[in-house]
Amino acid sequence: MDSLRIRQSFHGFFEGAGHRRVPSASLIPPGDATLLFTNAGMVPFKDAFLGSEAPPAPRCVSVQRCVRAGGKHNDLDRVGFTRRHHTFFEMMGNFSFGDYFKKEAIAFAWEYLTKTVGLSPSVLWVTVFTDDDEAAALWKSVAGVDPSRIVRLGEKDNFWQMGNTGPCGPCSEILVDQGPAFSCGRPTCAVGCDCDRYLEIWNLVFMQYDRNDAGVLTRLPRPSIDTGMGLERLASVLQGAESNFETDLFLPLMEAIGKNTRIPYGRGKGEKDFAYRVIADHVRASTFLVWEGLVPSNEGRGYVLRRFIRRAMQFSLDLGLPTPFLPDLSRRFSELMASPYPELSAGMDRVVSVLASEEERFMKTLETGLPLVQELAQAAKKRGEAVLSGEELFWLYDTHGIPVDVVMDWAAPLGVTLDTEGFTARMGEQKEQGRRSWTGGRPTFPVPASRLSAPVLFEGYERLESSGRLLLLVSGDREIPSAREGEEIWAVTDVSPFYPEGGGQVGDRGRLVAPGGAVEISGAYRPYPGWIALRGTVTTGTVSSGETVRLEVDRSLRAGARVHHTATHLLHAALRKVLGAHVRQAGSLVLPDRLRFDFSHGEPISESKLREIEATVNLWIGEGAPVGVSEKSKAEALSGGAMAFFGEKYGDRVRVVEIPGMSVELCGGTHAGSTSEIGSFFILSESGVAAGTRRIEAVAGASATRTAIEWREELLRIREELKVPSGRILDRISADRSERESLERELASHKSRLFDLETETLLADSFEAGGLRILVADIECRDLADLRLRMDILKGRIPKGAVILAGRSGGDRVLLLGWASSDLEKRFPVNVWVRTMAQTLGGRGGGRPLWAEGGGSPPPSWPDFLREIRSAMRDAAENAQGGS
RNA sequence: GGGGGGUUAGCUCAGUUGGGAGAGCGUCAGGAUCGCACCCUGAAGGUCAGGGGUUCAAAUCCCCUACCCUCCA
Repeated sequence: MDSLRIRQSFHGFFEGAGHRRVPSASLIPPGDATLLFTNAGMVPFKDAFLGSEAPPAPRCVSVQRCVRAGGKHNDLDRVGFTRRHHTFFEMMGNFSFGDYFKKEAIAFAWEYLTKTVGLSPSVLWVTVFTDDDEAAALWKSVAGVDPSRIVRLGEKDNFWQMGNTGPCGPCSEILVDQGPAFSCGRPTCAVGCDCDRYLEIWNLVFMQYDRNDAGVLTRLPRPSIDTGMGLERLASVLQGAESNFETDLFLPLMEAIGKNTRIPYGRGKGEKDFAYRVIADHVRASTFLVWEGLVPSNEGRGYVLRRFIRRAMQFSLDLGLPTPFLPDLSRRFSELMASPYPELSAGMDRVVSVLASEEERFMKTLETGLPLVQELAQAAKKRGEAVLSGEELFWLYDTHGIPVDVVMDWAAPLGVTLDTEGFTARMGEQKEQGRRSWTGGRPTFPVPASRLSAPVLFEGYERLESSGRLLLLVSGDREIPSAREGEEIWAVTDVSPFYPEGGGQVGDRGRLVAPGGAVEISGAYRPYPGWIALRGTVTTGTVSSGETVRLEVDRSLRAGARVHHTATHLLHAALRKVLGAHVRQAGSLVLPDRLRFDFSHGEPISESKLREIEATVNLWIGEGAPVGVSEKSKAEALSGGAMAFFGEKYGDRVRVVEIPGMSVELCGGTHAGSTSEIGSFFILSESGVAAGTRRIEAVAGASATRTAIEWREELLRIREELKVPSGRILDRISADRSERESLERELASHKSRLFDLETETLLADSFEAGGLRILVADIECRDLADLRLRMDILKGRIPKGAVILAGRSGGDRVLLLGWASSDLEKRFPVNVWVRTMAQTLGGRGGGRPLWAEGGGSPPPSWPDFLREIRSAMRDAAENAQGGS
């Protein structure tokens, strides 16, 4: 049975049993900072299991794409070296939200495996949690499993929990006995063994408890079911494959890789097969992640993606794969997935370009690395060591991104070996340091989500003022009954016109007025789905929980946010129109006075394109198109061409913001009623924010007007300063500049003539001592550069001797410059004299024997000062000669 | 969030205990050539990322900020 038919049969089987089929959600979990990627089939249903959100239906079935890497369960290094580990996989699951429970779940699973896909009961085993007699009995009565094939395992294997608190329960796994050939051969090999003989294929979670802060379990009134079966594993069993990689999901990729290498894939037996597996696995993960809008970067999810790509490339070196190879493989993979994921093909141009650019970047990294390694190798051999130290290897990897395996390949021909142990030790330190500095993500809200029995009713689309009941006050890390003037608090009401920060739009500010006091609201947030928490400071009196309060949103700030949000949609549409459909939103910030929009695009945008984009938005504003908001089913919205981005959930009803003929987007934000309300729109800047992502900052509405006024004011001041009519400013500036240039040239030529003349006067002041010509003089001089010009001339006139010039700038500073001819380095080092002079002048100085500089304050009398110095230098010169 | 490295001419980069901002390529002008690439001569082009500090003197040393590369969480 091929993988496509497995997916179909799974969907079909559970649809036939009354389940709603839900499409795979995004790999990037929406609004969940604690989770790097969707790593299990139940992730999109997390809020439904927690009870903070309604499930799409009481019974659901999905085939969810998942990525597992980074975080707690980091299997990245094992992928490719085992038969079963993947970074990307598909999880098939059926779910019950307080509908059916153990009995049905067991019946469904058994029937699907034994009837639908035809596995023989004789190869199946099941495990249950130690004291779950109920499940054990059901396996016997419902499925007819022989009690000797029902194994009880402990908490580690058969108890599941989402987090430290919340829903949890025992689970039960179905295993396939693949036969002795797959066994590790140990006499103890049995169900529960790590090896491949007893392969766990399906995990049924019986969510029947709620665990509270103290760890106490209470029975849930309506227990739920969450199951998960890896598509790759089932495919491998049904196709009689030796590993997940020998299935129709992977073999075409192996073939595509093999076409360009000399070392063929040996179906798990070949010497370099692990490289094939790593590459194929990582291509699958990277393709989907990039397709979902993720871009390689040096932090968070983007970094994990980068590691997939670079790791694949590293293994490609083992196979001698010619680069670039990722684009072709990624395309091949998208063809394989075209049937289950028809939407994939539309984004593949972008995926390929992102992968190609990361591949190119890493090649560049490696190129810069080779000379570094050569240099280190040479230095090591010079020391007679012929070993690259752990510290050096760490530096190469940590600072320059050169993996040790790559260094290893280069090192052999250079005749050096590597201290890999030292490297591993140093790497361990780095990891430890990273862990220590981990602060635990963003601060969590002090009260649990279960504190609220119903979601806060958001009224902010319709009105900016309303009244509601104050349900909850929080100060510091605990809930309080009331708050006094000056206290900083969180307030939660049953109804709220305040828009909570989300979808890029900043939260509203405003006021909360209670019978005996008022709170200045500085922001509104959404700590949990369905919540609106107001952050503020009590400005007068006292407010108490339970009171009825007036809620007033700051109108002008909200108005600013509205026009900037609508302008953002127009900007997005204009970017797609001018630059192309590859433009996808990558981040957005909507503030009352400006907006910032990040999007996927490979290169800087030319000035003329920017003007075109800006003009397009302004044209649309001028058309005064109505902004329509409607609620639709998600399918309806998407088929109507709405732009959807990662970060969306299964939620059945979605809010669609449509500007006819211009833009359709799913959006929860607040918008202008008509594009004409935006007034005008100016792009302030365009810049790069990461490889493949550009950022535009812009202003609209009142902010745009204010910006235009500022520009005009500045222009007026320039006009006034230059005293020219408008339109002549540039002419004037260029005329001024060429005039300045010609004056500078003239000045330079005058100076040089002046210095020539001056030279004669100065030389007349010089004297001869001990065979040296010595000159010490003070001159009027603005800066060091002028002193140097004079010195250059004097140098040409004195074949053997020394010169010290003291430049008087007219102020309270004196500059000193000293020079000695090249044979005097030992005999008459001028830096000593400059230092002495500078010290006498209350400053300091020094330099090299033949060239020195210094500074200080003017002496009380120049003639006295110079006389003393000259006489000291004369003595020194004569003595030095006598001594030599 | 924590480390390491970086930011100097349009581009690629050098700049060694702090002491006169450079090279190659590119651009422009002139020369040479039937012509082109090459070649020869010359010129333009710099807030040494930004800010603060130390110093007589900072591209250089110290601190802060921004951005880029890279590793870890």
